[in-house]
Amino acid sequence: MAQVQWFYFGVYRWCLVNPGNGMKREFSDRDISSTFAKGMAVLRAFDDQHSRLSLADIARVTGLDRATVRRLTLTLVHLGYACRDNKHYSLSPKVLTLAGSFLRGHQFGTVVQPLLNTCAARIRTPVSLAIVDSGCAMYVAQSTLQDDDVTFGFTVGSKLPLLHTAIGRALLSLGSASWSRQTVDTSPFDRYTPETLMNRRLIKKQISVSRTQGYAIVCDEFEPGVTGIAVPVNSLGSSKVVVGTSCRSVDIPRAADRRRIIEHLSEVAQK
Amino acid sequence: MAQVQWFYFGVYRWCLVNPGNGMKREFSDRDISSTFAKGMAVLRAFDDQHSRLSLADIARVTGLDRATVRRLTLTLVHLGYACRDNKHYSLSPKVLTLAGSFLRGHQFGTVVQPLLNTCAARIRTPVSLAIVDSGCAMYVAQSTLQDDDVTFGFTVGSKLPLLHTAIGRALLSLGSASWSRQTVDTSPFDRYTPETLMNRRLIKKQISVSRTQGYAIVCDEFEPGVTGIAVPVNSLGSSKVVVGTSCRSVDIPRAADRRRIIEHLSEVAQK
DNA sequence: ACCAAATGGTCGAATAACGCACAAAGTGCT
DNA sequence: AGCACTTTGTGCGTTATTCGACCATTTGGT
Repeated sequence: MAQVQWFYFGVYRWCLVNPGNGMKREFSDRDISSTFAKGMAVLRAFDDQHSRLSLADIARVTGLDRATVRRLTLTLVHLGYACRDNKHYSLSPKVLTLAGSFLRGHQFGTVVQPLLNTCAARIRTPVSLAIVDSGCAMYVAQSTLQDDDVTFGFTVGSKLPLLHTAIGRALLSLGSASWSRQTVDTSPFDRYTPETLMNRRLIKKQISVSRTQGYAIVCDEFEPGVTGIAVPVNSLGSSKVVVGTSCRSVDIPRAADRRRIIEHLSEVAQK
Repeated sequence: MAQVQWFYFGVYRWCLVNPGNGMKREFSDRDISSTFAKGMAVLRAFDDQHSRLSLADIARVTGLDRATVRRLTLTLVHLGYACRDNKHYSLSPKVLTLAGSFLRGHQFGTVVQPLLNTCAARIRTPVSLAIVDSGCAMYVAQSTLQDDDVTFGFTVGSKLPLLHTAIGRALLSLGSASWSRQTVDTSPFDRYTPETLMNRRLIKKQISVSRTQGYAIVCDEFEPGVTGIAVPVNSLGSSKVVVGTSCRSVDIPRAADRRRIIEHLSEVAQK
């Protein structure tokens, strides 16, 4: 009777219900504007590697019809979120306004940033604040060390794997045990370095260790020669938040060095 | 279409571009998707002051139909860009991914940020990189001074007026003379401080001075006791870009101090 | 130069979304 | 409680968008 049609769109699963008799499903098609969802998919088609795309590229990445992609992309240009040069399109700086609204609305600029800055000055390494976003750890705020020549190239909005970074494991240790277990079991990952833990059971073990000791530390598993340390922030409402840092493993050979960093991070985490 | 609106936030004055109600007949073009444009208007309804909005709030701000706002907002929640608690909606951190794509795609994290950082360390004040976006100067990247207790509360995506800040006047001096003139003549502004230049002719004069001398300096016109200095970046493609800093006026009493800052900023501006 | 494949743009029929009107459920005031 | 008012949610006719098909043009390979 009621025709139910499942299809995939992006990472989400959608359910279309042909209204036989007002069968209101949880994913009711009347409450969702697929046009807008497609438009957002076009926006997300631009990522780090693909900052200049043609219409055909966007259509291929998003899996949408080419004519639709054309309309949506031209709309983005019209609104100023994208710019066009001949056949290629790229994001315009206007997209930053969206992020800026979020950051200032949650008072990251006035409250969080100074905390990160002072902490970074004390421990002499960059400090970042991250949350979970769709299976990855995402940087929300970051304090860079000024006189450091090297930058890791991460900015606000950057994503890291959950399983093999200190920030990621600290986030996993914050969540419920079932979510943590399921994430570890289902997330795909690569061998980033020779040290990368490839055994999911061992990863879960490490996470539970992090949970009890109150911090996570990961050496060389994601980038060779780099050690990450992260501490959960408990006071920030419902969402899982951690602060973390990363530095050259050779710079913190002794346990005392690591302990000092952990203490400073914990201080920030108390807010 | 895009009307500019000014409001207070703390002691600072901010400019926000109202997403606008004027998108009724302007977007009847067959190459523009008004649904998507409305969805983006909903996204922009969330700003610094209004980070938690009800459906009726969004409808009022955007000027869209309530039923439409409801569908679009639920779509945003579904896609993960917004979260809902009972009757209120707010942006979720996922919006940062959009900005992150832009920043990393243009290599701000790896190239620009370190330059700003080293420069900020030398002149001991925060350095920012800004562009023009819809009648305002917008911060694109920023280096904060770590051991400084005070933060001005500006983040990436923050906006400043063009007419009465050093960054803004440097941007105006970069553009064509006709655009600059027109912007000065049509932009609304307030008397921010007793020193604020209220005469548009004098502002144009100041801009032309900046154009010839290669930098802009504005004392106390936007915030009392604060002096801003900005230098154009000429090498960055088509868009107008400047780097600038601001500090307490009493900290740089002598011309030699200002000259030193200008020299360091110019060094960064050369890339 | 040629052809094959891919791309940008256009048009009409099918269909999804909008805006209006209205119902239901709060919310505040006397 | 009663009333006025605001806000959220729903159905339906009208409007606007999508999808697929079709050209014109460009791109790439031999």
